[in-house]
Amino acid sequence: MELGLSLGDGVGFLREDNNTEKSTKQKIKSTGLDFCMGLGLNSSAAAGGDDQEREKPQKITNEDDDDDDDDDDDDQMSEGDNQGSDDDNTPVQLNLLPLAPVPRRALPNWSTSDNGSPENGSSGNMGLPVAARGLDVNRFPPAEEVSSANSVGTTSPFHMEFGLLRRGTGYLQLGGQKRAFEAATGNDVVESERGSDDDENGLQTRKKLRLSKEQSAFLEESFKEHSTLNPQKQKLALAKQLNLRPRQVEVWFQNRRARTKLKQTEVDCEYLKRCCETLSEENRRLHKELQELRALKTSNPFYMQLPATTLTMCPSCERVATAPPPTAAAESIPKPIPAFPLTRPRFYPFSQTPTGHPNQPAPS
DNA sequence: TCATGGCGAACTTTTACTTCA
DNA sequence: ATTGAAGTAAAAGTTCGCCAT
Repeated sequence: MELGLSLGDGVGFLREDNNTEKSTKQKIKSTGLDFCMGLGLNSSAAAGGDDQEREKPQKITNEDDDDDDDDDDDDQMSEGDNQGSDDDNTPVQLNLLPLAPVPRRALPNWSTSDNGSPENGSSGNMGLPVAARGLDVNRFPPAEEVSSANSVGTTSPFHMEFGLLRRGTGYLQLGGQKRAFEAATGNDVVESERGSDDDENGLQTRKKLRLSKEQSAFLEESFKEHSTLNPQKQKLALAKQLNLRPRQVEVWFQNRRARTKLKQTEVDCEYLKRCCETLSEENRRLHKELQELRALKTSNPFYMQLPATTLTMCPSCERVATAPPPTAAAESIPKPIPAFPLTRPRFYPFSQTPTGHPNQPAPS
């Protein structure tokens, strides 16, 4: 018996993002996965032989692309690898529906209106007081500014802790963590933008800082609204509010998306393991049932000569079979296992599932 | 005190797409 | 209408520093 298992990632559909300044369609990789599982005795029957082609991206241009992701499965089902036509080896094929789409709520403040823009003052601060702004986290401030930075933390409800970095081994983290920078060297400010890590000598330093809990929480809140940034507005606004460089915000979102995808992959793997176990068990049961029926046929050659009205359709292989009379042997066959629930668990990355528990979706 | 693995920030490369000449 | 270069954004993969154990 061979079990073929393919895990396509259903990638590459397009989304027209309302929040992008340009009306271009941004390629978004779906976190929804498309499944096709084949379980059979013959090696050629295992599904997944054409997975390479299946993984070709499909363009979806309307706004509700997440929902449309479900439609992809029909094609894959129709291409099931049921070539194993041998009666004994007809594989059990299971096509798993993709996960329920993540509701994409509109982010009220980022798109076009000025309400969410921090440039206009109050409403755009998203809870951050103006006093919390104005400190470049990666700018090495003068001594008096360092002290004032601490005072910012005392006045802000976020109590931001800003890591201050310097080139070379210099590293500064406020908020009780170690502050190890070479204050005596008098090196100037570390430049903030991408590609500026090279100092005048061409030496490349890697900036490492730990975002404060408040900064991370704020970014998480934004990520909940949109997993992608509006580069011209949201990124800059977040960077300004959190006193981070836009590049830092951008990187954070990239890494956050990667972490979400990784977690979803882990959930999918666990789910597929359970699918495999269930299908294997059913496969064993069906084989046992088949052997019993054959033994019954051998012992009673007139057994199959039944009226046509007793023909039934096998729910697994969709082939016509004759329903045996209710003999003791037939009644001893257990009833079929209910179909495996083809709803895939959804990873909730925000610990705010409808049920209040992480990774525990609300009952439908 | 040292070793180690996990985590996360930052970086580089790849890929897909759009724009424009 | 077609084509190729340039630009852009995100994914994918990697590196590396910090920190808990």
